[in-house]
Amino acid sequence: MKHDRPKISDVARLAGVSTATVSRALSTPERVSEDTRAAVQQAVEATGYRLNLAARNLRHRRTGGIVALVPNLANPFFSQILSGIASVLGPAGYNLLIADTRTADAQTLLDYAEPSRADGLIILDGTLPAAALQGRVPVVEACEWVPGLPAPRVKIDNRAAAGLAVDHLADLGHCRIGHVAGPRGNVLTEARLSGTVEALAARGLPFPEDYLYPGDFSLDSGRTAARIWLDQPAATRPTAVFFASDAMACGFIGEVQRHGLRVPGDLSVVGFDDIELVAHISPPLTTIRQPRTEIGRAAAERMLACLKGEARDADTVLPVELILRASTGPAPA
Amino acid sequence: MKHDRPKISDVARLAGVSTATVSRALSTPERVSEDTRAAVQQAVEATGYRLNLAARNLRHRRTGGIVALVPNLANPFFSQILSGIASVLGPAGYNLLIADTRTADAQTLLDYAEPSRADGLIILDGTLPAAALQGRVPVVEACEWVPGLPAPRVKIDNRAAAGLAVDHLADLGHCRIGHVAGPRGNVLTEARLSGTVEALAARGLPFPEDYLYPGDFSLDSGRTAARIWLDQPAATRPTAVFFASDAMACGFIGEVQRHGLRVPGDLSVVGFDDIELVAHISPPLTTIRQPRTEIGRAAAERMLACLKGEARDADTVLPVELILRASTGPAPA
DNA sequence: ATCGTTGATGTAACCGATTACATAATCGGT
DNA sequence: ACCGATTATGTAATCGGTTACATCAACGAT
Repeated sequence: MKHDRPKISDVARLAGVSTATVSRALSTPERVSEDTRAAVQQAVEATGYRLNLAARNLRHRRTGGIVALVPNLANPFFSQILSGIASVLGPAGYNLLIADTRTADAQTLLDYAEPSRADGLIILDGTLPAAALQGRVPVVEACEWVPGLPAPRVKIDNRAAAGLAVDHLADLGHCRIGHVAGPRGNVLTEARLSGTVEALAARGLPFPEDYLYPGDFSLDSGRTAARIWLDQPAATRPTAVFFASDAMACGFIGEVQRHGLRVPGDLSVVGFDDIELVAHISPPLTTIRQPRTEIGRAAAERMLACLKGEARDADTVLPVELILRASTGPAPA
Repeated sequence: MKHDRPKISDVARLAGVSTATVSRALSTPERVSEDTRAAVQQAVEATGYRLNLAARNLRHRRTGGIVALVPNLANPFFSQILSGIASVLGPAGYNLLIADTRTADAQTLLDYAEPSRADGLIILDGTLPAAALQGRVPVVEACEWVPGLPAPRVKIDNRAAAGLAVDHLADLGHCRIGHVAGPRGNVLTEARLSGTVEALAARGLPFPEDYLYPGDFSLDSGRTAARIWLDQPAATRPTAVFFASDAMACGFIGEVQRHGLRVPGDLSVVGFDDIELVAHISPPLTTIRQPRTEIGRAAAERMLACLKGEARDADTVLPVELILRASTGPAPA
């Protein structure tokens, strides 16, 4: 009865060579003779030997893992980015470790930036403390970013994206256009809001304070915004609203429909993200598509480049697209 | 200029003790004298020493990581379970590694079951080959399960859940009840389908072949099912449909609404999962709620128990709940 | 005074690989 | 026949901790 896993020395003994030769036969086959290679190969199969990664990693001073820090793992928006990351990291021989920045305490997060924990860090949460992440392992930021942190970023042009949405609504004849923003302090919130403000100004459209509704990207905050909108006088409230997230747009639409109003008859809606489901709700949502899988992939690729030492500092900016569906229509007369 | 990370021997030298003592001071403080402990503590701070996990793990023959194998990381259903898993594993000192079983090839997946890769495996994909996962690291199955695999399972009573849905529709007076199933061969599909069949039989209701619509849990397959349903004669087709997933229910509803039919006026719909969004679509979806976060948590806890050697073999069955919303109503006269 | 305990610490083997360096064998060139 | 270059392989140090075992001092009991 054998219980111990065979180690490299077991293979070496059986093949009649040294451990060094076995190691070479496995990792740099071109450096051993044909005969030896075959003998080692056979011994490996006979013993059922499998490399111990912990040992190799210790010697190589690497871990073979990349950590992704996400603000909320349960959010489908992030899971699709993670999917993109995983699809690149796996084939490259890296493990993807995932940590939820909201369930982990500060010390734990700091530990993730340890070189003995992971070889790199992909940050999807712009609210992390920059200082804690400095000077440890390579960092790449995706989607969101930490203002003070000098790291390659993969993102979209949020300002321009907001412009697309606003222009579309203005083209439909809407003059009173509102915006439901994301959580305060979030870098995406700021970019989308200022993009909205600029686009409206460029069109000469007004943007009074009460056309800006607070939100936090969540469904519920969209519903809350709807209640505020419903309370505003119908003659002067926005006839179209641009949302910083699809989730908020859904919450909003659900609530106004429940009050008997029609989208886009009474109100046009543009979302942000193009999460899968919004193509299937009724009405199907006009929205800004972010290439989420692509963002994840690009972030992972930049991380691999960093690890190879090919650090370019420029940001990667991926294109967005306005997806026209049925939630937007001409301004009511 | 110091670039090398301090190691335990640096701390030992500074504190004037041996490395063994430093190690003990850090991991079993009660085994060293008060003075020594203080000296070591001070040396640790002075040098900025941080433990190298790879080294410790090598010695301990563990990795500190648990792998979750998910069929599709981009699916929000799974990400919420992962969130539950992460919330337990993190505080317990384990890393969560995630692998997408669809983007990874067979060999890679097999590697994940290596003890040098991870200490345990949480499986969320019932279509994996049982043989490959045998006799390596501890395994826990969550939600889905691999039929031949003897491992603790965390799941819900899918049969009973289907019964809840069917009973609800029957109670509303529906006599022609359809079912949109999941992908063929999936254990959940089978359980929900047979639960549906049983519940209908118990009520004495018919279930002809054309009341069973194929699906694969996806939005699109729900839409496809809707097209089939729309083509059936209105006089004999189901007046209510129970779906094996919320996503399919959404796809279905979107499509029939686009054809001018009303839910629940013309058709009642019950979903499965209670993903967050379905409470906000219109009409809000009546559905079976699965405690996803709880499932993840329970799976992680069972894994921790396994690792401690407290293996109980019984399955954990978590309760489901029928959430009544507005997508179901009385059968049309 | 002697001996067995107990507690604190040091020595060195160990986890399982990789790899710098040393050594031996082979070969072509003069 | 001799020498340098090249190729294949072995020896042993190394990655950075942990821990079995040995050592030693202090102490109470006989």
